[in-house]
Amino acid sequence: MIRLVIVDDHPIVRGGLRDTFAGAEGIVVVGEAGDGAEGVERATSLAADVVLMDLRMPRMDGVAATAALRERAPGARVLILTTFDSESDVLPAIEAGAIGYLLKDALPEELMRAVRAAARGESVLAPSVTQHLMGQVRRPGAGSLTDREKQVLQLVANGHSNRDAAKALFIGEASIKTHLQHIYDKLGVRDRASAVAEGYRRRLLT
Amino acid sequence: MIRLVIVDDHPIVRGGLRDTFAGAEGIVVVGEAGDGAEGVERATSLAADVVLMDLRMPRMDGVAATAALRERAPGARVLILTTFDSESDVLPAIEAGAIGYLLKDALPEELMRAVRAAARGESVLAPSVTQHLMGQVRRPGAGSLTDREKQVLQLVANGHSNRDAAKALFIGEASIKTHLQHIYDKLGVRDRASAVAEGYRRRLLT
DNA sequence: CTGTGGATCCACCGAATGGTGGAGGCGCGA
DNA sequence: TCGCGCCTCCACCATTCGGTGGATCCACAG
Repeated sequence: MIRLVIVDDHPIVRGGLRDTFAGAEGIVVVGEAGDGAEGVERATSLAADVVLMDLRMPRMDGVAATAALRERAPGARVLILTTFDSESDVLPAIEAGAIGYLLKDALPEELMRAVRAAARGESVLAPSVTQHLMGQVRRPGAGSLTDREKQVLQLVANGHSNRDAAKALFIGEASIKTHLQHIYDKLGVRDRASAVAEGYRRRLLT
Repeated sequence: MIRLVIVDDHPIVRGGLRDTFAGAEGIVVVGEAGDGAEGVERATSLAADVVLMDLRMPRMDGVAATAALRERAPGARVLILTTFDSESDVLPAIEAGAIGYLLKDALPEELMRAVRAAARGESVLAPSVTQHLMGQVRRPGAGSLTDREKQVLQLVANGHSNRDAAKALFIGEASIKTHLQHIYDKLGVRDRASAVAEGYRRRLLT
C-alpha cells in the first residue's frame, strides 16, 4: 500500500485529489497539508511513500519543502504537481530532488500511474517538462567540468596547494579558488578532498 | 660525448629539450621518438648512452619502454622526465630500471647535470620523488594502511571534516588528525586531497 | 547587439587543516 | 619480558581553505 501525502494550498485542489485517489487500488491518502512547512512535517511523521507537492505555496514553497524532505525523510518520493512548467520552476524542483513533475491538467489515470511509478522510484515527467530537461542536458557544462576545472582538480589531486596550482597554471591564487568553488558546486561537495574523490568516481581524474 | 635520445609524445617538449641540449658541452642529441615503442627502437639502434623518457605516452608507456630497454640495451641509462610524481608513477618506473626521475619543472641546468650524472651511472631524483622512495624503504609495512586508517581515509573522501569523521567513529578529533598524519606519511603526501587521490590510485578507496 | 558562459581577479573572515612533539594503553610475537 | 605496531588523546601554532559577493574581459550564439 502506497502512503500518499497531498501538499497544496488550495482546499479545492486537495479535495479533488483526495477523491481521485479514494478509489485507487494500492494507494491510501494518509495526510494533507496546506503549505510546505506543514507538508514536510506530515510527510515525515506519517512516513509517506509519495508526496504530491505543489510549488507555489505560502510559508515554504514546494522547492524548499522538497529539499527539506530529502534531508529529513529520504525515503519519501516527491512528485511535483503544479500549473506551471516554466524552466524557472522545473529546474530548481528537479535539483531539489523531486522524482517527478506533472502538470495539473493531467488526467486522473496519469496521476495514479505517476504515483505508482514514483513509489517504485521511477521518474515521470510531463512532456513539456521533458523538453526543458533535454535542453539542460544538451548544454555543454551541465554536470561536467570545463577543461580548466579538470586541470585544477588534477593539480589538487596531485597535492598542489592553491598557491602551487596557481603557479603551475600561471594564474592567480584567486582564480584557483574560484575554479574550485565551481568544481564544488558541480560535483556537489564542499571540500577539495571529496572533490578529488568524486573526480575519480566520475573518471575525470587519472 | 654523451649520446642522448629524447622520448616524449609532445613535439613541443621535444623541441624544448633539443634546444636545451644544443649548447651543452659533451652532450649530443642523436635521436627522438614520440612514443615508447619507437623510443626503444631509436635508443637501441642509435646506441644511446642516456634516454630521456616521458611516462605517459601512446602505444607503449615509459615504464614498459624502460623495462624493454633494460633487456635490449642494458648500456642505456633511462632518465624519467615527467610531470607527475605520485607514488604510483614513481615506484613502477624505478622498479622497471630507471636510473633517475626528474619533473618537468626542473631547470635546464639541473637537467644537464642529471644527464651527465646518469651517464656516469649515478642516480638523480627530484626532491619530491626522493620522498616517495624514502617512504617505501623506511617502512616495512609500507604501502598498506591499517583498517582504521582506511576507514578514516574513506570518510575524508566522502566529505567528512576531521570533526565529522571523529563523531562517525566515536573517537576524538585528535585521533583523526593522528591517523591522517600516519596516512600522509605512508602515502607520501602532505594533504588530504592528494591522500584521497593516492587512495584511489592504489584501489584503497571505492 | 545582448545575453551567457568561461576565465580571470579582488578582499575579507572564520574555520579547518597540517606540523610538531609528545603521551599512555593494549595486544602480539620475539 | 620486552619491544613494536596500533589506537587513542593532548597542546600549540602557522598556514591554508572555504564562503561570500563582488568585478572585468572575452568569445560565441541567438
